[in-house]
Amino acid sequence: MSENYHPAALEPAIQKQWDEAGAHRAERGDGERFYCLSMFPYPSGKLHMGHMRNYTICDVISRYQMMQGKQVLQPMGWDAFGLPAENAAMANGVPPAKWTRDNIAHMRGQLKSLGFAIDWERELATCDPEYYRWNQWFFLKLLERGIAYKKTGVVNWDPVDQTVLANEQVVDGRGWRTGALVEKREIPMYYLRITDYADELLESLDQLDGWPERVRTMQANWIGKSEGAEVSFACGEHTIKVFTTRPDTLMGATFMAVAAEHPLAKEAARNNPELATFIAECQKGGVSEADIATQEKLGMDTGLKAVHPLTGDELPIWVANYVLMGYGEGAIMAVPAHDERDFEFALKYDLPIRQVISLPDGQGFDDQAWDDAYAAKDGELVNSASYSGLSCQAGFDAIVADLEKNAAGKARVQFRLRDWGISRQRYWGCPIPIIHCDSCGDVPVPEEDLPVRLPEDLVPDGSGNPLNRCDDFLNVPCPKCGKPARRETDTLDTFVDSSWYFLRYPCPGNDQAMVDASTSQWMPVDQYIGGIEHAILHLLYARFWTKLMRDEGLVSVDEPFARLLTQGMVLAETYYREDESGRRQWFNPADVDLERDDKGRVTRATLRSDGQPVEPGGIEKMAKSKNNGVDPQALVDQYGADTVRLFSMFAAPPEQSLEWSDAGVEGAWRFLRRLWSGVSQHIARGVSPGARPGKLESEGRELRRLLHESIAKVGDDFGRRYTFNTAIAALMEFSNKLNRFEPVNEQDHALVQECWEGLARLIAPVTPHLAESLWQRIGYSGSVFEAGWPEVDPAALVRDSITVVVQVNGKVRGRIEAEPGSGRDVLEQAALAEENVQRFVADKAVRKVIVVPDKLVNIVVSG
RNA sequence: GCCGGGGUGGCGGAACUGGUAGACGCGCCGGAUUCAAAAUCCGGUUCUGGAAACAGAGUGAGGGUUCGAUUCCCUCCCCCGGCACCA
Repeated sequence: MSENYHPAALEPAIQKQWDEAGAHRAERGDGERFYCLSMFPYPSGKLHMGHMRNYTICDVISRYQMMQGKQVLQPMGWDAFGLPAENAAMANGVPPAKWTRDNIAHMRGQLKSLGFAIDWERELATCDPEYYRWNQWFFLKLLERGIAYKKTGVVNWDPVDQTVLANEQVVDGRGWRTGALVEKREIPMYYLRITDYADELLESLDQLDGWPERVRTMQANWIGKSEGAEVSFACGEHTIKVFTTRPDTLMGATFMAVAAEHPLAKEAARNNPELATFIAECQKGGVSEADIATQEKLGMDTGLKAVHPLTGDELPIWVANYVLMGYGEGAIMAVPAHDERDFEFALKYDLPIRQVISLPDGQGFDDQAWDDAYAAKDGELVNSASYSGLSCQAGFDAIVADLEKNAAGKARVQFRLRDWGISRQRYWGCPIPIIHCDSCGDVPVPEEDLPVRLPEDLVPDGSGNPLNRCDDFLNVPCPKCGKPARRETDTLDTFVDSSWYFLRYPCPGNDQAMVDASTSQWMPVDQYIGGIEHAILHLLYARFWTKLMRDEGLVSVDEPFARLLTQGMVLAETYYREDESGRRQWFNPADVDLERDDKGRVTRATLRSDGQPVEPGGIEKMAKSKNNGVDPQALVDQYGADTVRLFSMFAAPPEQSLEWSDAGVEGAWRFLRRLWSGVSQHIARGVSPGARPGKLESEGRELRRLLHESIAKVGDDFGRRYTFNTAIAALMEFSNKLNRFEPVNEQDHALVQECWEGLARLIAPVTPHLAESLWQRIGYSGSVFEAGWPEVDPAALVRDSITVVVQVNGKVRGRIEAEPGSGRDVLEQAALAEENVQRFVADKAVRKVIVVPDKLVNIVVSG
């Protein structure tokens, strides 16, 4: 083996050894199973730093578990359907299928060069008919069960391109390509009744104690269970139903508001042109919740009146753009005194505000200025006829009881969660297996005709779905009556693809069933790792889909992911220049030179190519738009995979965002080179595999203690805490000490051998190639991963003396050395005797002494 | 707008259960080595004062609880993620 560290030669050689030994096959030996999964990538072209980080975390955990003797399944696949392939097709005329498959081939090669312990025999891509046929098969099952159904939904419509736009394709209310003002349009779509599972999805969050609390909270809020009442208001021969969480405020309702899409609004508009214009106005703009929530609240009186079910009063009915058709009943009773949005609306349109809940003593109700206290449930009912004097809860119950008596309402639970719309008016996705027949209606494709294959040679041009112009795909005889019929051209939401891929990895080749017994053997996933941006949608849909498959008898688990780690984003500095029109041109950090002052502060940034200054634009998520992406491949080519892996694990804990730094990569590289040369020195003195020291001098004892402390610390960080940065810091600290240790006798030499054996094994999950090679260099022929995780020798951890901090009034004034386990009195006496401590205690009265054994003494003095 | 998270030296971060703030790394400063440079090695590095010992200040801002707060509580500011058709 060469004298210097040459990862470019070393890493492929080690990878070859692993491949030949089948080292990464999941089914190996008879250990406990451990399913370690990362969110599969969208094949966008090449690997970016976010992928690199995600898969390194997954690999570190996988390899650590392998060293614990487990059978580890670490699979990889491709979330291969989706919008970017269509955009690429529009840009360069290449069919999405070809673009996608080329990208997969390239990215697979990149992943392999990083040395991940992936079982490649299980690879899958969602654009393969062998995969998506099961989407279609299961969709038809759901249709039979009534979980899938059809209704209309609202989409973004580009009137120029005559096409449906994704939310991200709507920029400032306009289509991204045409610049046309976007409209809302209602179209028929398939939905899944996720709301039927809302209660279970909420309840079982409690069991997910391996999930970050914040993700569970976000999901709970998203599902948004609220207990309230539905109330019916008569309006002529119609009834308007509303849902309210505050029936206790019913006596304060002063008007009604309905969504622009509400049937009553449409009816009222028929002979009211002004209202029709207003409703049309409400159709402008995008459909995203953020757009709707931030737009100005607008409304118009319909002229219709609703009858208050308890008082008989007439309330005006308004159309308001802040009422959502998709939530509750698409109509609300407005109680401006106790709801902030209603208050704002009432103030704007001069509608009455009637306080019905009392405020804390001394606070008056100001009907010109909102205060959050108005929405509280702490007061009692006032101005509420016979209900006055009741608490909010009692008022709630009494009013609901009276509504039930009058058949004008009842208690009801409402979820914020809406049913999942799964139809997409897109080409590059899984075809929905339905045939439209003029005589038979919507007919499911018979199971034996699955999969409905997506033609792979089409090129979208931005004006709608090209499947609509593809006769070979469209024309098909009706399966029921045989007459000419037409295929559904909508495809499935790509969230469907990603909702069950982890169930397929255990049985990738099975062409008889969606999943089989091996899926049950591996499920649930022991550790799932992916970006925090998926905290709600993907994770909720995957949980839902798992429950659907459970109820179909296909899997036995209730929840798919036992433990979840949400990694932060990868960021980098941005640099730009502004031209005269104020437009910014962005420069890649790799092309920028920095000057610093003598404190290391950056004083000037210049572009390398012309030496002229550029402006720092702050630290941002790596993105094409800011040109601040750092290509992992370039770094792997320069430093090797282990260095890049090491730095990406060292720079930040996994849950936090990680700021990329080329200088930091340099530091990781230096560390690995020191390891290499340190081992070279040791080898020069002769190796003795398995040797352990006998009696050591104090320096040796200290080094050995640090070794065993490091084994405990690093094991805890890898296995429990998942703070790889602190594990690596501990390994750096230990290796610094080891490199400085000068062995003077046989015992010392055996100690150094023990240290290198430990270090090679401890660092193996992070830098597997280097570790494997160190292991071989210090005298072993097998794999370091088969050697397993080292054991802590408790005898090595014993200390003769420890440092105890002495504080006076909470400030550190000195340190004393003490035997571990020293009693209060001993520590207190020694503390008071300390020279600097005496200066601060002097003649003052000691009021109290706090002793934390083996740690700290705090002397509280007066004056 | 709503939901969730974050803010610690020049920089990335550490401090795990309320107990030494700044581990480890980067950068910077000084030294060794070198004809010279790179690389490497050694030492220093929160700020202020001081030759030093040491003292004072200090974890986004303000307040509180405590012998003791980066950690717990309240108010505020700023940054980031998600908001159902980006994945």
